[in-house]
Amino acid sequence: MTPPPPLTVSDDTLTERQKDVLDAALGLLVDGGDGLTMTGVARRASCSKETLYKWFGDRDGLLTATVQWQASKVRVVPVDRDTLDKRTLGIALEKFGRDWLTVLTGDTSVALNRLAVSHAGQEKRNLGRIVLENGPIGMARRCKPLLEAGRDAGLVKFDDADQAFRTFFGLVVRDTQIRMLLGEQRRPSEEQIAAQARRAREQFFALFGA
Amino acid sequence: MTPPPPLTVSDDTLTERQKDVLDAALGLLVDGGDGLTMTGVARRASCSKETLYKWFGDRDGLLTATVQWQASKVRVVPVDRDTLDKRTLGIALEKFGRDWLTVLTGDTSVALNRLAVSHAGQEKRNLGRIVLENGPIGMARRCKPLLEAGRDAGLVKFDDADQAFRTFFGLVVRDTQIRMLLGEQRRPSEEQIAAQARRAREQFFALFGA
DNA sequence: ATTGAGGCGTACCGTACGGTACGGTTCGGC
DNA sequence: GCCGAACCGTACCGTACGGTACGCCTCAAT
Repeated sequence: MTPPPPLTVSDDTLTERQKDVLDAALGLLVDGGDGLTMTGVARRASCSKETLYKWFGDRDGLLTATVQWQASKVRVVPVDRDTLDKRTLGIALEKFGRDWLTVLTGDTSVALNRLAVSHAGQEKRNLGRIVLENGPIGMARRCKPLLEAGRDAGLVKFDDADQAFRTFFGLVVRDTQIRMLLGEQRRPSEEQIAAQARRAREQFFALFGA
Repeated sequence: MTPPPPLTVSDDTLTERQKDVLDAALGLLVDGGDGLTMTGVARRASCSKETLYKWFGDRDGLLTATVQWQASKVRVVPVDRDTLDKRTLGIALEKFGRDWLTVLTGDTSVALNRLAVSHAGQEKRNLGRIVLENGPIGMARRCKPLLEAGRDAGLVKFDDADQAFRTFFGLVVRDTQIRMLLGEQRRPSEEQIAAQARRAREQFFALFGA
């Protein structure tokens, strides 16, 4: 008798061994979207398929747990909003953009988003939902308070925080993500990412600066 | 003896029957990414699998032809650049954004991009390349001359046309496409699309207006 | 030492699907 | 009318993979 896999998976609901298994799945996912098969994961993680089914229910449960496991790795960096002036707000936004672009263009993120996108096309919408929640929506949730704090401090000016955030998103990401997802080989360098984050900050202030 | 399928597929290299078959594949693709199987296409198009293999070589050839067929449907609307003032440039850019968002959020585009994204994760990079070419890259190719004409007419000001285009892309698309790809149900209404295109135009002129 | 749970490795089953073969039908050319 | 090409429908094959069963090992608890 095995309890059904938990609905949410995070750092402390998994044993070390289970984390190893999910890391194996992630690795398998990163180098070549195919090959991510139950047998493949079992071989890579040196465990038995039966264990996989016992722990994660079925293939979909394994994939879901893998996505959640990766999502739980990305930690939120809270922003100190007490000493907020135009300079620190700009620095925070620019760092935000830099971190975001770095994650977005990483192998793991690309592979994970590819998986979620392809699964969103079938019935199983849950992977897409999870990645959505930890992607754009999560970014919005962390970014909007910062923007609103900036507005409250009279540093920037906008009516709708959501619209402002989405504009910032567009200025940062532009066509980078879709190009990566579609297989563009060229990955932006660290310098290009930094330059792009700086441009996004400047442009955001040009549009919304008070 | 059948000649290998042509490397490029367009409106005039296909018979009507073949177009019907590809449209059947498109339809199958739109309602549920799975189900797009050789048997399924044959059944939906009322043709035999043998014919599919004769015409398109293998499954990958069929998919490639399908993507190219859809791409060939999207026609370019050339812009008259003789009578270019700030108003007409703005109108052209806004229409550009509106059309682009309308296509992006359409069922067919979403399904096609999902297919291309998932295939870009495996060896077969060609689908991604085709969609890339007809997506962001194609948009850039059509948009950049317009921007440069605007610059030559002293209406807008920028150093790098590519950077300017990508900014415009970001202002128009923002997180709309990735959200659709990840399965977000809510599709923007025609009014929202129009409003967004208008905002993108205003913001672009605010950033780059001479 | 015994025992039982947890887990590894492997063999196995059923199914779905890519790809092939073949008989039957339609149709244009002679 | 006759022939061959093209094509439809279907049956078939091989393989890959999701999922299950089972034998064996390890190890902790008693």
